[in-house]
Amino acid sequence: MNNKQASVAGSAVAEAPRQDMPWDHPRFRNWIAVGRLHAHWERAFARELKPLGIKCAHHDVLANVRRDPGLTQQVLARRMLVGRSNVTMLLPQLERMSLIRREDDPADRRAKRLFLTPAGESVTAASLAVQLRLMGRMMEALSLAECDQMGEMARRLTETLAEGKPTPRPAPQAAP
Amino acid sequence: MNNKQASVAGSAVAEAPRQDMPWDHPRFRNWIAVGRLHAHWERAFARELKPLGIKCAHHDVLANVRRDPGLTQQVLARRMLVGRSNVTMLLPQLERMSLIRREDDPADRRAKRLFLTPAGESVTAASLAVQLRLMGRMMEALSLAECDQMGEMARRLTETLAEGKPTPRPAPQAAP
DNA sequence: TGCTTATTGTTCATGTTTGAACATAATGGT
DNA sequence: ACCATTATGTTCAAACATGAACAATAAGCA
Repeated sequence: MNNKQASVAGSAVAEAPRQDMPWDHPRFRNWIAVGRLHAHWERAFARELKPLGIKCAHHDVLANVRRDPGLTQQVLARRMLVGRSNVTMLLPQLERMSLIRREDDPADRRAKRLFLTPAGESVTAASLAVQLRLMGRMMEALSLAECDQMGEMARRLTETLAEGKPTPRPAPQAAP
Repeated sequence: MNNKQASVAGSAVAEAPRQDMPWDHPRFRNWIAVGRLHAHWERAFARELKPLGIKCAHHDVLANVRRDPGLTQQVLARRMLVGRSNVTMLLPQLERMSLIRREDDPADRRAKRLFLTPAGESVTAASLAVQLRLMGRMMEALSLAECDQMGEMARRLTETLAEGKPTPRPAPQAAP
C-alpha cells in the first residue's frame, strides 16, 4: 500500500505542488469516469422513459417480474438492491396503473407473488425496447469484445468489493 | 432497428420460447453488471465514510472544493451532476460541521466561493484516504492496463450517450 | 443611459428512499 | 406440542433530491 508516485517534474518544485493528490492516481480518474457514466445513463434513461409514464425504478420492477413471473417482493428487493419497504411503496403505483397484479401465495401465507397484467406486458415490452435502443446507441462506442470485457471487469470488481465485507445488502445468489 | 435475432435452437420450438429476450443480448447483461457495481460501490463507500460523520455527497463536495478552492456553487453543482438547489441544501450541513466556509465574491455579488476550513482539510484528507483505500482494494481485481481500459471505455460511452442529446445536465467543460 | 436577457443562489412543495419498529406467518429444535 | 428464531410484508417518520418559481445581480445591446 505505497501510493507514493512522484508527481511528474521531480526537480526544484516550488512550495509543495499540493502533494500527492488522488487525481494523479489513474485508478481514481478511471473510477470517477464510471460514476459519471452511470449518472448520465440514469438521466438519459429516465428521460426516454417519461413518455411511457414510468420511471427507472418502475422499469426495474417490470423487467424483473417479466423475467421471473411469480417473484416475491423480498426477492425482487434483493435483485434491485433496494430495501423491502421501497418495493412496498413502489408496487401500489404500478398496481394503480394496472401494470402489476399481486397474488397471495397459498403455500406461504406471508408472501405475495407478482405478475404482469396484459397492460403490464405491453408497457414492459415498450420500456425494454427503449432500454435496448438507448443502450444500443451508447454501445456503438464499443466493440462487442470491449463490451464483454467491460462486463467481465464489472463482475470481477463487484465480487472483489463484496468479499471480506459483511454483505452490504446483496442477495444470496446474485449476479443476474 | 431490427432486433430480431433468432434465439439459438431454430427448429421445432414449443410454444414460443419467451421470444427474443433482452437477457440474451450480451450488451444487456454487461451493462447491468456495471449498474450493480455502481450500487455496491456507493453502499460500501457510504459505510466506510460513516465513522467520519459524512455521506457520499458530502465527500463529493469536499473533494471538489479541495481540488478547486474558490469554486462557486453553480460550478460545483455541474461537476457533481446534481441540481443547484441540492448544493444549496448540502452546504449548510457542511458549514455547521465547520468543514466549509462560504465567501462572497467581491467581483460578482451573486456568487459565493467555497473554501475548506482547517477542519475541512483534515476531514477531506481522511475521506480521500478512505476512498483510495477502498478503491485500491476493489481494483486489485484489475491490472492497471485493464483499469485504464475501463476508464477509457467509460469516457467514450459517456460521450456517445451525450452526443445528439440536448445535454441532460453536464457542464460546458466536463471530464475532469 | 435604459432595456432585455442570462446567471447565481435560495425557497418551497413534491416525490423518493431509507431504516426501524411492527404484525403475521413459517421453521427448527426440544 | 411449545418456544425461540427467522422470514415476509407493511407502516411511519425522517432524510434526500428535484424542479419550478423567485430575488438579486450581471451582461449585452439599443
